[in-house]
Amino acid sequence: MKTMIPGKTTRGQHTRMSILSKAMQLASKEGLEGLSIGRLSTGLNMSKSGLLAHFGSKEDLQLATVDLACDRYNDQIVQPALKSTKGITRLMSLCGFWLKYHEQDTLPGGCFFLAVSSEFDSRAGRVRKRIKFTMSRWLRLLKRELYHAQKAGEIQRDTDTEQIAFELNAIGHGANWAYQLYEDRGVFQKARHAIERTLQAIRS
Amino acid sequence: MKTMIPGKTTRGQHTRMSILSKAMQLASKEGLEGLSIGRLSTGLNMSKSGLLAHFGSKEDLQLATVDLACDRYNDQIVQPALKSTKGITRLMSLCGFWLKYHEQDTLPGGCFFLAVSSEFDSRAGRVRKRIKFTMSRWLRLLKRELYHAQKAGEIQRDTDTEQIAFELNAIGHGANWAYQLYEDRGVFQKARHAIERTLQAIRS
DNA sequence: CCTACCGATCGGTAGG
DNA sequence: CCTACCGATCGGTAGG
Repeated sequence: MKTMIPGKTTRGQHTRMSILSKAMQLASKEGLEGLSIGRLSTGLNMSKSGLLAHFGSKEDLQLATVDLACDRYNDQIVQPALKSTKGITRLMSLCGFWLKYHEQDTLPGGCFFLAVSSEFDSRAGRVRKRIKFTMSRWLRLLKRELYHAQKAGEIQRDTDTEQIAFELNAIGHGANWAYQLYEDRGVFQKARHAIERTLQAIRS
Repeated sequence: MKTMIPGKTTRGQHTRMSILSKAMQLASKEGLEGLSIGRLSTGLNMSKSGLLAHFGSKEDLQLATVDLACDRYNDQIVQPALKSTKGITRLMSLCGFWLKYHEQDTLPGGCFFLAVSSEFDSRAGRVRKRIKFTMSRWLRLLKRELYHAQKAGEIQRDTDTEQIAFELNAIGHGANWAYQLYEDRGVFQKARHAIERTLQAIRS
C-alpha cells in the first residue's frame, strides 16, 4: 500500500507527496469529499489542473490520500508498537501510540480515519471500500495481539477477542470524538483508564 | 427546544415538518453540509426557494434539523427510559433504547448525532455549538443516572461518573460506527455486553 | 409557495 | 506543470 510510484521522477514524486500530505491534513478537518480540488490547489500555490494531472480524478486523489494516511499511521503507530513483545505489551503499546498520535495534535482535524469513515459509511464506491479495508486491518491487528496474549496465558482462555477489539477501538474513537468536540485533552487519560480496566478485567 | 412555531398555520407547520423530517434522514447519510437545498427540495417535489422560505438560510435549516433530531431522540429514547426507576435501571434503559433505535434502522444513515458531530467538529459557528450543546445534555443525562445509582448504593461510592459516562457513550458510538461500516447488526450485541460488563465492574 | 435569475464554485478537459 | 474554458450545481434573492 506504499504510495510511491517507481516510474515517476523525484521532482514529481515530491510534488505528489506534498499534495497528499496537505490533502490528508485538510481531510481530517473537512472530510475527503468536503475537500475541494480548488481550495487544495490554492493552498499549495498550484493550479487545479496542475494538481489533477497527478491523479486523474478526485476519486483517485481520495484513494491516494487514504493510502498515505495508512502509511503514516503505520509509521507512527503500528511500527513503533511492533518493537514491543507481542501479546498484552504490544497491544497496550499500539493503543498508547494511537492515543498519543492524536493527543499531540498531529492532524489539525483529529483522527483521519474516524472522520473519513463517518463521512463515507453511507456512500458506495472504491473510497468506502478502501477505508473499510484499512479499518479491518486495524481491528485484525488488535485481535491478533489479543490472540497472542491468550496463547501466552496473559489473558483468560475464553476471552472473546472480537469483543475486546471492538471495545478498545470504541474507546479510542470515543476519545477522538470527545476531543474534537470539547477540545479537552483529558479525554485521552479517560481512554487510557478505560483501556487499562478493560484489559485488567480479562487478565488471568 | 421544540421545533414548532406557534404563530404559523397548520398547513405551513406540516410542510415545515416534512422538510425537517426528510432533512434529518438525509443528514444521517450525507451530513448537514453535504445535504444540499436543491436535492432536498427535489426529493420533496418542491422548489428550492419554496423550501428556503421556511427557514431563511441553509444554516437556519441546519439548526432546525438538529433541533428536530433532538426532539426525536428525546421522544424515542429519553422519554421511554424516564419511565424506569432512576439509577442503574434507568441508565440501562437509556442505553437499551439508544441501541435499539439504531439497530432497527430508524434512520437510513445511522446515528444522526454521530454523523453531524463528526462533520462539524472542525467548523466554527452556530451549528457546531448546537450539536455540542445537545451532546452535552446527553452525557449529563448519563452522568445524572450514575449519580443516582451512586446515592442509592447501587454502584461503588468512589465511582468516577464522568469516566463511566464517557465509556458508555464511546461504546454506543462505537457500535454505530461499526454498524455503518460493516452492516453487521451483531455489533449491537457486542455493545450490550460491553455496557453490561462496564456497569458490573462498578457494582457495589 | 412559484419562476426566473444571480455570482461563485464544483470536478474535469483541451491544448500546450 | 500552466491558461482557458466547459456544464452542472451550489446557496441565495427578486418579485410575485
